[in-house]
Amino acid sequence: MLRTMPRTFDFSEAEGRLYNWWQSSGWFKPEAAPPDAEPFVISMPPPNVTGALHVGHALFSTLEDLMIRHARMNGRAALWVPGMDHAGIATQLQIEKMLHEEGTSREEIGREAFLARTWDWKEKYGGEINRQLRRLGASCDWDRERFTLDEGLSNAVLEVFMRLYEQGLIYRGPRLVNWSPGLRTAVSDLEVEREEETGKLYFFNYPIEGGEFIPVATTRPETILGDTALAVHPEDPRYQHLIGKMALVPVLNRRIPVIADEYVDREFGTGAVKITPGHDFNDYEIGKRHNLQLINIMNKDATLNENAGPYDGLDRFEARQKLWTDMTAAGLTIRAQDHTMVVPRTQRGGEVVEPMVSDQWFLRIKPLAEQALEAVRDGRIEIVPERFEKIYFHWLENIEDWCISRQLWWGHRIPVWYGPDGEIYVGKTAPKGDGWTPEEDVLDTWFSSGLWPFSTLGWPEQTPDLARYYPTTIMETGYDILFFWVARMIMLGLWFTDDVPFRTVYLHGLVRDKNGRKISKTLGNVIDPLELVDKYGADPLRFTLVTGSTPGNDINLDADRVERNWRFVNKIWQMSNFVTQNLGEDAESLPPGAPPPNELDLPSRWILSRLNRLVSTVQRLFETYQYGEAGRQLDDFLWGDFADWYIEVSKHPLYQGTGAEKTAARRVLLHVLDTSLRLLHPYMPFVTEEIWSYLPHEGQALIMAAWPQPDERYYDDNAERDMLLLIDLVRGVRNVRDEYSVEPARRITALAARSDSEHLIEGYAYLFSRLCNVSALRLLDAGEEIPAQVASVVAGDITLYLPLADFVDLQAERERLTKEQTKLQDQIARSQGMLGNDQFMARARPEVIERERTKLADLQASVTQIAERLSALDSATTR
RNA sequence: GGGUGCAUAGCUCAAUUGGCAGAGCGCAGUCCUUACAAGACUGAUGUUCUAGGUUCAAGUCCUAGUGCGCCCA
Repeated sequence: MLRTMPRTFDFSEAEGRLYNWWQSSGWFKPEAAPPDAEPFVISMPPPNVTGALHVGHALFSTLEDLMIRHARMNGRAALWVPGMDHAGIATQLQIEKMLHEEGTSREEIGREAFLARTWDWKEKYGGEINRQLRRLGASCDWDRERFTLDEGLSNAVLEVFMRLYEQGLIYRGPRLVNWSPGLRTAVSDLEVEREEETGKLYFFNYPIEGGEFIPVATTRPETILGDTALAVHPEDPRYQHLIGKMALVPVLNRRIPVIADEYVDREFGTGAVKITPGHDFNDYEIGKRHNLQLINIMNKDATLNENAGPYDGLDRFEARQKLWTDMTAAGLTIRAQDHTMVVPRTQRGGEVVEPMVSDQWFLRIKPLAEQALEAVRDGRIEIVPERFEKIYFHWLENIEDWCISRQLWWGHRIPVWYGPDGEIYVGKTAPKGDGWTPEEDVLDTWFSSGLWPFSTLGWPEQTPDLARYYPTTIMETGYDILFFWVARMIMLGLWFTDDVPFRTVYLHGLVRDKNGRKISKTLGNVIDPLELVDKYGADPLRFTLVTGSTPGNDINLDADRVERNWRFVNKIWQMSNFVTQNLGEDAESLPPGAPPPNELDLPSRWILSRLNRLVSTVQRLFETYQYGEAGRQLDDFLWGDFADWYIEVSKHPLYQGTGAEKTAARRVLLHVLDTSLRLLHPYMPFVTEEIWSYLPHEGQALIMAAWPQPDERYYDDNAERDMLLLIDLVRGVRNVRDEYSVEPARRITALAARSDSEHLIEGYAYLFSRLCNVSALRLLDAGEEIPAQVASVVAGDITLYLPLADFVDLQAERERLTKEQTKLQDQIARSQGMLGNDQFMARARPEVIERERTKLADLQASVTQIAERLSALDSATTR
């Protein structure tokens, strides 16, 4: 006997239970598949160890879990490797904040104590996200979970650094870099965000030796103190006579040359620019061209230093004000006007980035970039959607060397020691002998995450996992980290493993609020995925996220959609409830699968045709990563075809059929439900698994059940067409009932005109009784008169007459039919136009022409029926 | 400045890549029909941003423009 399903799905009870069962049964591990199974591997983008789950995580984990579950059901050795990123800056900031609240600081407690504190914190509170991912159903192999600062991964990082150093690709030196004064570290170009802001453009007179002035404009007056030249355009007539003369830096009176450079834009500002090679990237380049002196006027916290003379010790913005005041007093200033400009800010702290010269480590990236470009160009790596390939190419073609050192403590320390005589030692452990000082800097967080796909599998050791599961299959992540992460994984993967790290890159978009606004705390539109999971369960959220998204496009998440999909989950539960209740005593001994088509009635042939076409469509959509569309089609089928029509219609054979008819209907119901649950499982793992446990089935669990294959024997165009005709008739009757306000409970009768399709009426009259409360439906006898007070329903070549006596208003009936007729005639005209067009006949695909012919025939049949009916009405009223 | 994406019903989004513009939500109306009121049924709502073009056929392809967004400089 089958267990009886509860009336509703208690997701809060079931989700945890099912998850633990799946995991403890070992089904999240690739070893659950046969040893010769083809691997399918995803490296999970490791969330920050400090993070809390947000909808972005919900989206990626749902998509990746969907891919993994689909692969697993297809018999692949599915491996999803989870992990965490130490997230250098983010984590360090968090711990520093804690220390600050305790009244101390990292400098005060020192490096060692700081790291100990951070590890403590990590052990206690870190990785909350990975616990939360379980609630969403993420079926990853937790035994293989990795952390970027683990011993193995750290070893991989050091190994990579050493090899790159030996290959001459890593160098150290003073360079102008983006400096974050608050964090007191360099950051890479990618970590700088440029926003348009309103600031001021300051105009002033730059004194020239001999008493002349050149008017100059700047947005950052404090940098005047670091000027080492004035530049004008070589062909600018205004300043020709001054080229080669010397100017005097205001207040400091330092002598600097007036130079000519084509870089100067004659149209902008005054056509003359001050050059500060120590604090501006463009000026840095000009400085190199003209061999200009480079002066650093700032300390690491962006206060001014001794080079700023009287401004030594002031904050950069205070210095800006004070210098301007002093210059005004000296009569040098002209005006300060509002100005829209692009201000660089750090991705993390949000403070203004200061270009500053400092000693940093760089990776010579071009040789790696070449390989990375080639791998995508020749198709060894495919990016979905394709348009991101262009963006990828453009970035790599214009790439600059990567500043990989950070002046932080939390991270992989650069494995370098400086000897007493300035020599450099690179190695995993300190060199022997005294007098060696270790490098203080750590590596950019992305340096270690760039190794993720292979470091998590054991590299540089040749582990069995590395041999079996590398290269990974697909990299699923957000397009916002295409450069930060994806490109670097490709570069480092190719360089160190001689193979691509993954074959496909699938990029998803950002999750926004329901109006398309970015989700942020300040806007107050934060959507907490766990709240939605608490309220509706994980399945509705997952389904909403997947069906609302297309590759590479942002998704607007509306909580109302989650609620709607919670109702969909309930709907699936209720239809399953119906099926299990109607399988009969011997449910377990029903033969598996559907009966052959020739033993089936029309509705069953129809639903199985629809089902198998759906399986095929879903397969096609999965192959092209269109998971959202596949989900929507499953929704349409289950609710719109199976529940609304087949289940209702099946009640006839189930309640009134012969034994054979009962069995056939039961087998079809079970087969359709079982197949649908399989297709739906990657989207809604919990409810589908739970329902499946109440169905007769082979195998232990749905998570390990086989993915359905389309069975073309069930494709049946005629059944689909005939069933659609019946459905149209039922809808027509319902419509008439509604228009004439016939109470739903009132049973009516109907007559059908004779036609080529009359067998449908004879065979399936019961449908009308069940679906639109027509108690008796029979064909007209030859020569039988049609009653006067009837409403007519036309579909294809069938006309139904509903003798509704008092309900029918003949005038209204005439209007209704005329409206219908006009609509049909428009369509006929259009169709005839096409079929009468020689060009169309000559060039359209044959099946398109055939479809058009069939359509026209149906339309003409219908319009003939209506015309007859209208003329009958006319004669009835004129008589 | 260069690149890129989006624009479809009141809202949020689809449309087998060129073949009759659909769904959910919302709205209006009817109904507690024995799986489901977390439900069923019916209905209204479209210049597919604008202007050209290609094609037998354009929401879909091309050109230009408008608006919004993102990326890079």
